[in-house]
Amino acid sequence: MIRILVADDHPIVRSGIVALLQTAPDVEVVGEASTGREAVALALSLKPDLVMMDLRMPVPTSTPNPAPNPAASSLDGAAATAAILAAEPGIRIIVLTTYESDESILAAIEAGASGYLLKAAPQEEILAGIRSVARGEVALAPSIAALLVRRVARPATISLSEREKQVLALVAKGQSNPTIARSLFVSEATVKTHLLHTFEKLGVNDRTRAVTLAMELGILPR
Amino acid sequence: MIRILVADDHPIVRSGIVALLQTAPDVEVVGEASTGREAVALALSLKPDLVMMDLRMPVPTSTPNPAPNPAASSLDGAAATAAILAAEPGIRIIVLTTYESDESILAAIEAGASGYLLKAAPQEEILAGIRSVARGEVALAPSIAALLVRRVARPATISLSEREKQVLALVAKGQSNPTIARSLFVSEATVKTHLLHTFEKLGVNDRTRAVTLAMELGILPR
DNA sequence: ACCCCCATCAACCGATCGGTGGATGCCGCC
DNA sequence: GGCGGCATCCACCGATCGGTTGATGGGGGT
Repeated sequence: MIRILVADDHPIVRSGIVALLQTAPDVEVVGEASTGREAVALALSLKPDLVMMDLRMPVPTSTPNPAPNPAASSLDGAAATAAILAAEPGIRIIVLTTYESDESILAAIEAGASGYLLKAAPQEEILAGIRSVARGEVALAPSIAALLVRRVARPATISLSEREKQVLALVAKGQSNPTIARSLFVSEATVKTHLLHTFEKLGVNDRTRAVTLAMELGILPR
Repeated sequence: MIRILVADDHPIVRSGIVALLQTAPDVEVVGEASTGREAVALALSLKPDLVMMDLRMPVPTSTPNPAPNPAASSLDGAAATAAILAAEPGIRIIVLTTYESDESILAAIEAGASGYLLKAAPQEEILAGIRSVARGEVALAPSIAALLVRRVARPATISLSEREKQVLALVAKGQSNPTIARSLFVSEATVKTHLLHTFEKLGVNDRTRAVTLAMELGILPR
């Protein structure tokens, strides 16, 4: 019997997952959570074999600062994954997500999740993934596998300096180099230098693509 | 007895909706569809009182050409809404969506849907919305109401032509005007004209801001 | 010492961009 | 007919951008 905790902020999705799990005779739903924090609390008290974790549970949107402290007031799926595994490394976590291009999938991988499935997957595939993970294997939806391959193929982690990010954010607002220079009390040559360094790091040749790629990579907020 | 057809491409979400509806004694689920086209076909054959319509059902992504013909091989939720209402104006359609800032919500409004609810809403609120729409009223989730207010407060609807959107999408990929011109088999002057018109419509002065604003407005995919 | 990263700055140049003035033709609507 | 929207195109011009060459100085690590 696989004992499962279901964590998803959408009541409809949560009951859809629960309904699916109740069709499997070897699966028992021991609890439901609607926030990352609740998921952590229930995982630690119920000690399920497995948690189905939605990655996109709400986090305060006021600032892009992640809360590295798991005891913070709100946790997304990846942070909840890390918190659960820190306290109970025996629990296995399956990440269930809508998108295969979400930066937070990579965060969940780094946090140690064992399964990565898409909500759009057929129900038999989800159940097969659950059994696989319960046996100690890793379950990976094909499109998520493709995402990992693409990410591994990009060898270096891209990291912009604070000044580079500042300049790029102003570019995203439509400001010209001279205007940015005036805003930051530096010369236009300095702005251009920061941008050229940014282009190198991102592997692009123009400001517009630098902005859109930085947004895709989560370097700039969307 | 309210007879309902449920249209959603995610099996989990669909069964979650069906499970919710089966808790209501005055509701009968008469069918389930997983694509826009299937939703249209079932709506026309089953003649439900109401369709729960997911807006984000897959459409082919191979070309930016929209298929204006509802009989085309694939339909998103808004197009399916229009097709159903064209043939059966008596059917009421509730749009169920994840996001409140989705451009396709506005398309569904224009297509004549009667209800707009969020998947994240509590289940009682979704049932209340269903009953309201079945009585002939309009059901509107508060955040979608806020979206409409914001959209109405911006006097002119921003609408780019297909060609303008094509050009802007290539700009977002970092392509220069000469490169875009070659890609689209037009002159550079044509590309510049499309861009200038786009800047006017969006109220911006440069390509980069045009791209980021178009993304914020849902005109370009993020 | 060296190396790397970061921030700052300059001059020069060609390419590109945005703006401004036009223009044509097609389609749909009144 | 007129009007508006759309797609296409031109020439010209100044501003901006991206690239290329440098340069300085500070801080941290080995």
